[in-house]
Amino acid sequence: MAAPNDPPADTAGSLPEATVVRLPVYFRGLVELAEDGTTTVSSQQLAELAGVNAAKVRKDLSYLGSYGTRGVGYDVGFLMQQIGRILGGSEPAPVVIVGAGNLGKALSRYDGFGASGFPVAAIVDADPVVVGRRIAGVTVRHVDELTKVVKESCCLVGIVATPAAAAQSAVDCLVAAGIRSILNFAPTLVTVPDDVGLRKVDLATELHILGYYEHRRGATRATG
Amino acid sequence: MAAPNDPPADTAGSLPEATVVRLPVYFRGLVELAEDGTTTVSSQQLAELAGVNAAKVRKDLSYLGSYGTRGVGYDVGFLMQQIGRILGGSEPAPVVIVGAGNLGKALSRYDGFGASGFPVAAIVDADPVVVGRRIAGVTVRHVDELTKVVKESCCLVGIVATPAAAAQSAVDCLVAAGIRSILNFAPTLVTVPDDVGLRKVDLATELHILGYYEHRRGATRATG
DNA sequence: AATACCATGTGAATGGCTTCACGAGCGCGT
DNA sequence: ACGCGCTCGTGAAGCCATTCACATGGTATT
Repeated sequence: MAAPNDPPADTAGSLPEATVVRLPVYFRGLVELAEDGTTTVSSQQLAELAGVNAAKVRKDLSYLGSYGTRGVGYDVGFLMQQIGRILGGSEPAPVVIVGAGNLGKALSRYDGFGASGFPVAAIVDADPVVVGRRIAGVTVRHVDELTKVVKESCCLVGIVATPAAAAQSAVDCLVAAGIRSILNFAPTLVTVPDDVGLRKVDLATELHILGYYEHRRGATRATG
Repeated sequence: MAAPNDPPADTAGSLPEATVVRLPVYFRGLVELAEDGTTTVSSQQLAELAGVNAAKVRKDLSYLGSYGTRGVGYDVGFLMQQIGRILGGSEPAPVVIVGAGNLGKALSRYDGFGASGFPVAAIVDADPVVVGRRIAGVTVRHVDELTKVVKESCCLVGIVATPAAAAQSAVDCLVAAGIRSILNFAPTLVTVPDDVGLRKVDLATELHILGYYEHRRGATRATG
């Protein structure tokens, strides 16, 4: 266990995965509070905003350092700043979307990425027919130019929105182009080198999981 | 612990959450195998398709019942059928999308939902300006008509694609309309009654998590 | 029929996360 | 200055999930 006041640079390297996943949620809650002009927040209040319990908030935040004040709570601005820094700083991180099919176009037009600090800076596709078309103000380039495109737009994150069959190839291209953070929307397993971050968003899986619980409720109600 | 051959109806009510999340992934792997004409699969093979290890596959499948054959493996078709049934059957489950803004339009046009057995049967929005417009062959209706729309189209799943501020209200409308499975894309916490299933897909959070690991790699490389 | 072989099914051990419960420290009122 | 009340920080306990390791039981072969 790290001492209470270890500098963040030391502790930031070893946050539990479960904590990392919650940090963005806390961050969002803190932004809300800041917009309301709130300057101090207790673990209880933040827990309610994040949908978890207060003990978990305190444990999570304790991994970052002893940033709270006993008897008072946490300073909203300071905590926001600390979490923001841990999550990669406040610099916008341009993203490149691979795949301009239905899902790729869809994601490109979604302005939530930009609002969260991840502007869509480039779109590439393998199909010559769509190359050159403009989507949400961005011209689609050919995937063969990916490395150049990434350099030009300083892309730091890649989003894979291809069909499943093309996903691994898309990931390989992104890695070759120097991208080290990839978000995969394609419904298939892809692999990356150890030094590349990979997360997946699997819409069909989410719906199937809901289907399980719905089905279970029906069965439970019927049988007992 | 349930006996090895308990009928699925009994065991299906108590699958560990972690197992439920992996079932759709196994299912997808089984579909691939079936398309290739493979009739038998070992836990090792299925593990590779799903990106987990073989012990986990066997443990997960053991919760469903003793469906494997020692010395041989699992029957692809039979296992697919069993998991399919547990995940809610093979009947398509129409979904209604609430919110026809950027994200809502984006999701409506994504054909992956339909391909997975969740056709977009209806779209509603609160803004009279977009009501009546057609998106991907579906006419946008007003959210006030949600209950009627849900009945007409036999919607079983609701997708929330509104701005954060409107998300709770959208969820409440869905619940009032009888929807018991909700997938929330809005970047905010929403609550539902106990008998309603809720999952969230939080794109900004995913990107922030990637940001953490990218930031960490940089810091780690620099300091040690 | 008997033996060798193979992959499942599953107790037991391990590890990580969550929750509990309370000591420690801070601000405030007297 | 002092005590009271509030909230953080954190060991300890409990819970869930993962992993290990092997007995079990089935197939194929001789």
